[in-house]
Amino acid sequence: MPEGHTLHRLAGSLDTAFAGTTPAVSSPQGRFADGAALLDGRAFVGAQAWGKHLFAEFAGEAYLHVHLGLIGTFDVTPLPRDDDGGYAVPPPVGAVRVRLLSAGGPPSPEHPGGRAAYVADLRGATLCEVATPDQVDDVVARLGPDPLRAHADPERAWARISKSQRSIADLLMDQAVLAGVGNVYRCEVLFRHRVDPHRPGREIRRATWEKIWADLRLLLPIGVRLGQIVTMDDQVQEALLGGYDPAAVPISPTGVSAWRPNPQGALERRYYVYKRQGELCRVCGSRIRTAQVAGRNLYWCGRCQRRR
DNA sequence: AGGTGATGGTCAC
DNA sequence: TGACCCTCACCTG
Repeated sequence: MPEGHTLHRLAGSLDTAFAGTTPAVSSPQGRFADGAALLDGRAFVGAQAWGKHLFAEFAGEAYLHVHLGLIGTFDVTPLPRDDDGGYAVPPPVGAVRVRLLSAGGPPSPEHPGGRAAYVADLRGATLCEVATPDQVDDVVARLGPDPLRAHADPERAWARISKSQRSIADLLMDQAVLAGVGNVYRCEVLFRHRVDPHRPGREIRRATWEKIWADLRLLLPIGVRLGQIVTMDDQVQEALLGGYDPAAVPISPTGVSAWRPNPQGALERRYYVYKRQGELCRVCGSRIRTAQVAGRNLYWCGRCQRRR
């Protein structure tokens, strides 16, 4: 389920599991054998996400650079201890491109109860490479502002949007314009502001863009916190009431989203328009429409999001 | 057993 | 704009 929230949550999970440890790095599937050998035996410094890109830093300025693409997953799992304090390492299931494995550790000031052992398995990623700091900088330089990063500048996106003849739906998915938004968030945020997805960027009012940006700064952190895309107002309220303080947006000064486990469990998967073609709009009752735009499915309500 | 789609992106034409 | 890459759950028969 990789839109930006997934990657920021993942960065936090990897930090929780591995920061300060020296995980064993391997490639059970074999396709990343060389990269794994390069990273194995190095201390894990920390992970960060920029848009949909994940960078995990290892000692010696070596970065594991991952892009999950459409179908990739990176599962981080604590390994339960048995009565003797040992643990069983599960055999890799399926095509595991990269496996990180930490041994856990005894009680320490940072981990008073002792640290768990963790395993993290990467599958299906569209990109997995070892990168230098310069290469990381190059990738980041090509990305638009990421609403999940503390110092993201929405003006950079507006400068592109306000001059473009391309549709706002197209622009919101362009990672060079705005980093981290994918098909679900784009469809949903356009509905939330009743914007016709086909409207050219240059016809979008500045105030409308400011509302969209502010909304993404609300919705994406909720997605990080819950590990789930939540866009419907009642569920947003539920997330906020569930101990989630919008004033304490989980964005650290460095931009890495703080990670805490979902305290409530998954919410019902429910959207305004995404994948609801032919069903009735929850607001006006007309049928939700869909169209292929640049190879991706777009969903919208033709009445609520009529051009004005 | 085989086919399909999926919250993504790149490259060639 | 289309071909292709990545993996796997879910569908069809």
